[in-house]
Amino acid sequence: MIPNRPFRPAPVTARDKLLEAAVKLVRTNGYAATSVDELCREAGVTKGAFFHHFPTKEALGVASAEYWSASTSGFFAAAPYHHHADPVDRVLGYIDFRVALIGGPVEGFSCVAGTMVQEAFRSSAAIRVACEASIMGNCAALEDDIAQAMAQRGVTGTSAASFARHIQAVIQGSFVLAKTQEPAEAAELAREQLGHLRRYFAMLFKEDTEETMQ
Amino acid sequence: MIPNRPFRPAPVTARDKLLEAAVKLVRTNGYAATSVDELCREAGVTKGAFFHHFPTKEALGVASAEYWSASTSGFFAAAPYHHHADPVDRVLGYIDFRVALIGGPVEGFSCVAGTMVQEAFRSSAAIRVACEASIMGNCAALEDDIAQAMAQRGVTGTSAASFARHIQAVIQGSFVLAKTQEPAEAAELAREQLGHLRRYFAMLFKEDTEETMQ
DNA sequence: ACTGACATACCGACTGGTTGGTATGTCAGA
DNA sequence: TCTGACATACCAACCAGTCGGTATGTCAGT
Repeated sequence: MIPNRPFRPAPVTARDKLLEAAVKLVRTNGYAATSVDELCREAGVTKGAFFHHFPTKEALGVASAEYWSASTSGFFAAAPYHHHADPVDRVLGYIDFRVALIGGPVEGFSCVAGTMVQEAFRSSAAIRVACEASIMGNCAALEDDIAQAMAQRGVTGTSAASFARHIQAVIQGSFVLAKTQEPAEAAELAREQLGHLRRYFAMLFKEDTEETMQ
Repeated sequence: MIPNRPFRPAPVTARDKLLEAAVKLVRTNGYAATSVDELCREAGVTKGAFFHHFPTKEALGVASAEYWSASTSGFFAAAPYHHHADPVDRVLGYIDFRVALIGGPVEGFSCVAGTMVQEAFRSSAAIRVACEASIMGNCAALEDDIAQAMAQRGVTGTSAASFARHIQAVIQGSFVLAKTQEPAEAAELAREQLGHLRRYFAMLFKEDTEETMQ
């Protein structure tokens, strides 16, 4: 499961409690179906606190995408797959790390930005842009390793950025498919899909070296 | 663009008009953000007509997933890629056909079932199941061709069903990523992602034959 | 041919609850 | 005394869903 706030103390201010609540409720019920009252109840704060910190519900949506970005980017930056010497191992290590995070009900491993942008891409430009920044920011963190892997194995025909986006696309798609399943089977389906992603990259980067992995 | 009702006359009954409206509005604004009044306005029918044909809004959601399934499955069944002799060409032809359908704003090529299940997977079991049937039904239509392609090229290690699900996962994921973009760039991003999917299958099925495609 | 019972397909005013948002008040700490 | 961080009460708009009514058949019985 991807934690909401992996490297910070428990939320104390009303603002942080509301962001925590937003992540949980948006993942579970979506953005539109989550009311401000529900958010306040979940966070244990009053409506006055809500509108003290956020001018509108939309602003909370934007802030929660940014909050999600900050949480996850910190979490992935500290993950162990970065220590591999071979850039190919770092890329495959990222995928393996993502697979390891998948388990339990979908709302425990799905993506806030992906969920929110599906609903709000047309009705709120601010939320759309915040979700774009979150998802594409995640891509950017992979680009260097992919570029190095491509250079080392002589992979051409597309860009590192495009490959990075593909990783995100498969992850997001696996969440959508997982949501069609009953809770008990959701995680397995999502993991299966990342397996295909891994195979794609393994095939691309296995050219002139056989079992270089350490 | 994937048409809503490709092989049928223009809707005449209030029920069909409401299903048309549901497909359009759910694709654009999502399920929860689409009100019954809005649906009626878009369809040009009254609230009485709505609740005459559907007991609840949820029932319209379920019916629109089924309606979407019926429309798209008929549309794909009639597509020309089925005529290829080589099963590999049929699988790649399906992907190429999907790429050709992508263009214009996201709500013109995105998937109703994928959008709806993201929002309603936890709050409505009936909608979740209807969306599962729609998406997995699309997978089932591909399974035979994939199984034949696997047998012919000696691909092992996973099942035809799993490959079929991967096609759907990448398609759904490409829609999520496309929704993060401005309207002008959305289609290009989605096509790019299906390009990776095509490359994955081309690599898998290119083993012991070089340029068998006709 | 005509009737009356019944069915289908709608119409639109209405309701009770919920929505996002506001106005005003409180109160600890600087 | 003044500010930032809340709390409480409230509001108009909107929500899904209801209900009594109408228009238009259909069809068995006479």
